[in-house]
Amino acid sequence: MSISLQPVKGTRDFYPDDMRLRNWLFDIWRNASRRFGFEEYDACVLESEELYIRKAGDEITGQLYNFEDKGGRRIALRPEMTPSLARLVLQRQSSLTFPLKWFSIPQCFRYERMTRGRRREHFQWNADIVGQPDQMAELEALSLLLTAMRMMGLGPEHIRVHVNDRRLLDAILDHIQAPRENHLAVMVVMDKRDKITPEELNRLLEEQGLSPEMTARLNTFLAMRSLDEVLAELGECEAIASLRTLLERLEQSGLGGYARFDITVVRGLSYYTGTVFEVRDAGASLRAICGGGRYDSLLSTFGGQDVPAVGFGFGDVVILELLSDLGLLPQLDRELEFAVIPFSQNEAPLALQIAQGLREQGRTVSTDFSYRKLKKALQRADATGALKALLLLPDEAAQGLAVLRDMKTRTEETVPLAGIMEQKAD
RNA sequence: GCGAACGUAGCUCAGUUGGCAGAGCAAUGGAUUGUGAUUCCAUGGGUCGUGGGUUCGAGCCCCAUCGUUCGCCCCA
Repeated sequence: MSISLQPVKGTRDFYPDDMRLRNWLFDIWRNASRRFGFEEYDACVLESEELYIRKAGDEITGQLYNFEDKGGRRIALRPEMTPSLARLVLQRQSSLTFPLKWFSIPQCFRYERMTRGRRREHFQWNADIVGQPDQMAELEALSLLLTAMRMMGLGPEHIRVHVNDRRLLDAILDHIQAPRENHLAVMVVMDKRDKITPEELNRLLEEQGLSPEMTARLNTFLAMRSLDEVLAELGECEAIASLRTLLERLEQSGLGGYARFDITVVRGLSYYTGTVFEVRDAGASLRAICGGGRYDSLLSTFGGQDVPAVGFGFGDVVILELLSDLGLLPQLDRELEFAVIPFSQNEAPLALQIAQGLREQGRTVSTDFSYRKLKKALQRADATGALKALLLLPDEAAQGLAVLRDMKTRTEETVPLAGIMEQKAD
């Protein structure tokens, strides 16, 4: 009888080598977040199923990892973090001091078919500013994620932030006199623009009550590449002014090179109410790396009062694929200060004692009690990334001495055991 | 859900028309009995994803199933 050793379909194992890379990414996310004054929070990966069903209707149930627990409760593994954030905020809405600047790195699950850059499980950096109606919230969110991008070595030549505004799309749809109650459905169709044929697109738009003339005018708008073009056709409006100042202020922050207006950015989620953005690789070979925007009415859908909010989600899968494609993954070696190597069992108690002493000094120390030939022991020590090897050899030990070998320079010195605790690795 | 390709040692992969299960790297031991980059030798390691079928004989052909990858579809 044998069991499958493979991870559950769509999930990953993280061996130590993989874990170093994951921690490198998480460290960047955490450090960038802290630099911007964001506080970390978390919640359990298990949530009530209703949290997601209430949000988007029953349709999403098919993509939930869900089950009934022994108490008959409907439970789901969280597919995204925002509903949990909303729950946490609503729970203490009256005692929290707004605006909140919170971040988290949750593992999220979706039961769905896998494609490049999408698995059934991933980690997704979430950063949200809750309770800040001013556009400065958007600017902080964008600056935060671009700072993280920079920390990964990604410049404007690698990635772009495509910025749009739901209010602009509404204004355009009003302008062409599309039925107001169909705006959301039309936006969903527009989101598919690149994936279907023009004929198909026109047919879907017609289903949403757009005449051929209206569709033609919409397509004219969607082909526009600059705000000025839109302004000339649509006239001044709140969304254009907002986008203009957003781009100007990014420019002033030195981040303008990353950002551009992109009228085709819609985002699938229905709760966005203003600015929307996506980060894509410059070669456009991968799916969106990161996406977000303003969602001022989400909390009210959970039964609270409206609270202005801006946030983004940034998954670990696509970004690591991009960094790999660009050759920007860091070389991460194991790190260890001392490898303590007793020659035989006779020196083992001494090794244990010395290792413990060094560890109490805060040093990282690995012991090798395999008593292999020194050749093998040193090879092993090198593989662990040890900076120094402390060889406990019979003759020296008898005189209260040990051999301290520098693994980089391959030089060694004989040191008294009594002074070992003062040794530094570098 | 649809289509295609793939699944053989820890890893990367060969395996001819159906005829003894292979290589490189890694591991372990030795050459070198107390010192890591080179070299040489040896050793261990396989349900050939799984289950059926055809056949004297299947890693190879057929069916099913699971998994992986890619492209659609769908969706963040």
